[in-house]
Amino acid sequence: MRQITPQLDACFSALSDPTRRAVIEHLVRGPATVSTLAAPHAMALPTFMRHLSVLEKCGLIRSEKTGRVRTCHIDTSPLLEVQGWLEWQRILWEQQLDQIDQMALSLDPSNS
Amino acid sequence: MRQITPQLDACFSALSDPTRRAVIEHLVRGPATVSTLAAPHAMALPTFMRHLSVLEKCGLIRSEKTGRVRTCHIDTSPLLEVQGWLEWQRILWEQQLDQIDQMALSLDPSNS
DNA sequence: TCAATAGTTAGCCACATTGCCAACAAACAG
DNA sequence: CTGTTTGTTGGCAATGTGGCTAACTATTGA
Repeated sequence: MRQITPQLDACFSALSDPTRRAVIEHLVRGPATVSTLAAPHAMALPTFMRHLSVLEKCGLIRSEKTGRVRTCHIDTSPLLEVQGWLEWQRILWEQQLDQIDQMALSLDPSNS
Repeated sequence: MRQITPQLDACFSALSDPTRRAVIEHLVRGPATVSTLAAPHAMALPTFMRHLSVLEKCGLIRSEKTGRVRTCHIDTSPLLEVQGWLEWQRILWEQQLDQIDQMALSLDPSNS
């Protein structure tokens, strides 16, 4: 049940930056080139490229270069892992709430 | 539709550390004191306290001190926001897949 | 061939993060 | 009231992060 935590570490860390989340938000709508992705961000290109390499290193995006153009696309499987961790916590949390409810019920004098 | 990104930044960043995720995993099962939370982690107490304060600053946990004991409990609403962002991306991603499918269908000569 | 385009590499700087220890404060327990 | 438990504060060191510029490579269009 335990997840590969370094992967989760890297994904959460990658997603903690608004620039990188914006890249993800762009790429869920379809692939794009580096300069297209970079355009909305007021930032030098090498800086932006580093963000992309962070995303690529943790598996959230992949890219191929054809000619002088590099095209990036999303890989959703790490996102699903992150979702999985969150969902698991939510389930445990709700189980715990249920237990509290049942305990309250069993202690409630108005309960038969 | 745009979320308060600093909140998301802070939550993703907080969750990128395995110690802090372990604290969350502990607290979804119920409240706990600082020393109980710290026990499994081979780390000096001030260091561990800093992890707790990171979690508290971004709203993922809250705590009250009674006597000399501080008890922590989880607040799930920031977790739900994070889940919301991820879910939103997943939906957009699937919409895009559907569009590709439909385009493929409309171009397929075996389609009426 | 030559200039513009699209990335890439290298190196620098400022600041944040994560660990430590030492010293302190406040609340029980006896 | 004295010692132990349970945090808490402050300061230090190492490392990581995110920004920059300058200089470079490789492709493409004219």
